[in-house]
Amino acid sequence: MFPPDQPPSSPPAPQADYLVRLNPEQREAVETVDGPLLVLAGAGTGKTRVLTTRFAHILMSGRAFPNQVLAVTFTNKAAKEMRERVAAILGRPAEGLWLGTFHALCARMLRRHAEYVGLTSSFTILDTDDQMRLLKQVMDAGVVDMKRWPPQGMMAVIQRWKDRGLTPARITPAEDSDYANNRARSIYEAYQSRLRDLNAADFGDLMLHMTEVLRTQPDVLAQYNRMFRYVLVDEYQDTNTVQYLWLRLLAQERRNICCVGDDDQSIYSWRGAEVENILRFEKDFPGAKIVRLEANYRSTRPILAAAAHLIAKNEGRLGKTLRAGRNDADGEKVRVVSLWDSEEEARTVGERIEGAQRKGISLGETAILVRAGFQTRAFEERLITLGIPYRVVGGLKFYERAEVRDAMAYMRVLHQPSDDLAFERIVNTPKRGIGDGALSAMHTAAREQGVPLAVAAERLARTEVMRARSRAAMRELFDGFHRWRALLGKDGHVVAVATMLDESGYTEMWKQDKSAEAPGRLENLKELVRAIGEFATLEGFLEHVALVMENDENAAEARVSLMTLHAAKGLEFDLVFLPGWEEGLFPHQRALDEGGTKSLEEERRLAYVGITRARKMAVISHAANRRVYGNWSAAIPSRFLAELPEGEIEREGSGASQRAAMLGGPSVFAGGGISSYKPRVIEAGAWEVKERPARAEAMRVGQRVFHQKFGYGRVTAADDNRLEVDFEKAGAKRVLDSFVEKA
DNA sequence: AGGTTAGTAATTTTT
DNA sequence: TTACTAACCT
Repeated sequence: MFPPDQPPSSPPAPQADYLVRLNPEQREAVETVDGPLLVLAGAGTGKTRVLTTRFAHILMSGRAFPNQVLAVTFTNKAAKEMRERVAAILGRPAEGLWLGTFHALCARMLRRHAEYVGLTSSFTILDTDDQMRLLKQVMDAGVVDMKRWPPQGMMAVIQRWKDRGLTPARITPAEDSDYANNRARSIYEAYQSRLRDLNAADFGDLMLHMTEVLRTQPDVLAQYNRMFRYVLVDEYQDTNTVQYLWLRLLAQERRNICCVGDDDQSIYSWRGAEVENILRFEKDFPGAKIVRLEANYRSTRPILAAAAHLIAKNEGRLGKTLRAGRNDADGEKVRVVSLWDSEEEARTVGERIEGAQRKGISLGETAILVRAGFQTRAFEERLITLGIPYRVVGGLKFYERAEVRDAMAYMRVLHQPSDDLAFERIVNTPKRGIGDGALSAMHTAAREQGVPLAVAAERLARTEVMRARSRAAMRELFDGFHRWRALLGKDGHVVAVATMLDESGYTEMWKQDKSAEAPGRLENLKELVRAIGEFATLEGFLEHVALVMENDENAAEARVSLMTLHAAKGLEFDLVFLPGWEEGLFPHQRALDEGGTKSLEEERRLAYVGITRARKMAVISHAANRRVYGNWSAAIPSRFLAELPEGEIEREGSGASQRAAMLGGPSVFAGGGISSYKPRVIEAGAWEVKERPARAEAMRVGQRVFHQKFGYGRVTAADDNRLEVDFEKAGAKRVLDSFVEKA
């Protein structure tokens, strides 16, 4: 289970040509191998290069075997990239590495020590849907008024506790929450005990349980301490308390821990991340060395200057100054564009994208980064109208789609019949006539007999208790599962799953569905079955999906990327649009209301992250009027606009709003934030008032039409005012005739 | 059991 | 405005 203590004794003398390509500070970060090291890596300073080179260097200098290095990232993407780049330096596939996300590594460890926390090694990892359903069950059983105390709130409390490494037993009265009349802790306790009954762990548990094992089992800890000679950590500023504890335990003996991060890019405090972890590093690891990477190889000088000037307004930074590392760093000033309303903003962005495209900037190197998800819609509509291809990053991911989750639940039941939550999900999908009544009967039986839900259900289905119709359907389902399980051994997991999805009636359900999304869903199911084939076993596939909720997009066509600022961290583009810089939206009202200065500073870091995504050009904009939930509101320019260095930016746009942008911030207005605004007052002359499409004549089949969101299409069916339209870009949709006009 | 309708709430989301 | 949920009807 554990590798030998001794590292390879006489390694071949490495030709360290990989070191030559580093600048002095990077090289120092790579070559300071022993003892604690903090690498403060500003945006675009070659952080990943340092991390991967350091990893390779440790191996090539013979300091450790591949399996004696622990390398931790936050995202699967980062882990994958590191693995590939280490392999590239080594010149061979990097195998047997402890390289992965916090959660994947914890899952791997926890499977070996699950018994210490009351699980078996085959525990299932729950997705967010499962978690919520389980918590609701627990709260329901505890007679909590879920109207007054929404389960989401309770879930947030539980997750924060888990982020802090607090098992129910470790919560002191002082740390208890007053949620649901001081019952938070007991609900948490009940939830954890239900998870244990189900032999399941949620995401937070992977970290929490493994840390608990290390805390309470000295022999296990000693094994890992002996094994891991070096520890590498990416994005250290985003670690939460339990991750910090886990790292400290694993690195405590040899103290060869290298954390790479950037306090200026800490934007996940609301998810439990503690910037303090990085700010405190020297205290935690006395004698730690700190290396700063400040040479930026990504952006032009004005972009860097704007970002640096902005972030300098934050207090309590470790302090870093980005300097342009490129020889060709001169570039255009950062644009700050003032606009009348959000529609003009979308139009302007669209036009500028087209203009830039003509100048040779690829759509694939263009991004629109927004503060909140709903903002993407206005841009989507505009891009559709202009026929510019785009992709929304971070929307519903492949594995989060309902049909994929359903299919996954079928597979989970197939693999492990005791997976109650998965069974509950599919027992009546497609409809088998199982309602609340039948379901609660199953639950009661399962509890009384002490067997999994599926077993109890099958017993019920074979007796007379259940209604005849549902009984027949249930029996068919269980006969199916027996058949498919036999198939699993005989024809392999791909055939078994494909057969299961067909014979259970699941694919048929979507074939019968007449909605516009149904064909896409069937496509997704096909894609899912194809993906299973890439794994040797069904089990392996399930583990992968539980931990890797990512979709490998076929990025063949160059598309404009639309995403939130959070989703953009770690990415870079030639041309970046940063719209919606308005008080209340960015910085967001919620951050202003709830977290005071700390939150405001995090918003500022978000702005910093946004600007530093740009290689050649950044266009920041704000609108004077914005539609919020259907009605228009007046908006004040973001205070961040006033924090940009005048010399490095160029202001454009209409007079009044521009002046306001220069003053910046809410200080000149009483109250601040988005105030109420009368929707119909539109300044004469400036903007043509759009006419409502006349409802005069009915649309006929075959009519070519235009839709604000979906663009151009042709009517394929018409039923009074309901139309079915086959859109050129967006596919078949059902729309009301009042939303389209004749083209 | 299942579909319909009224009411309500609405950042950010690496795993 | 939309999307989701919880009562409500058939």
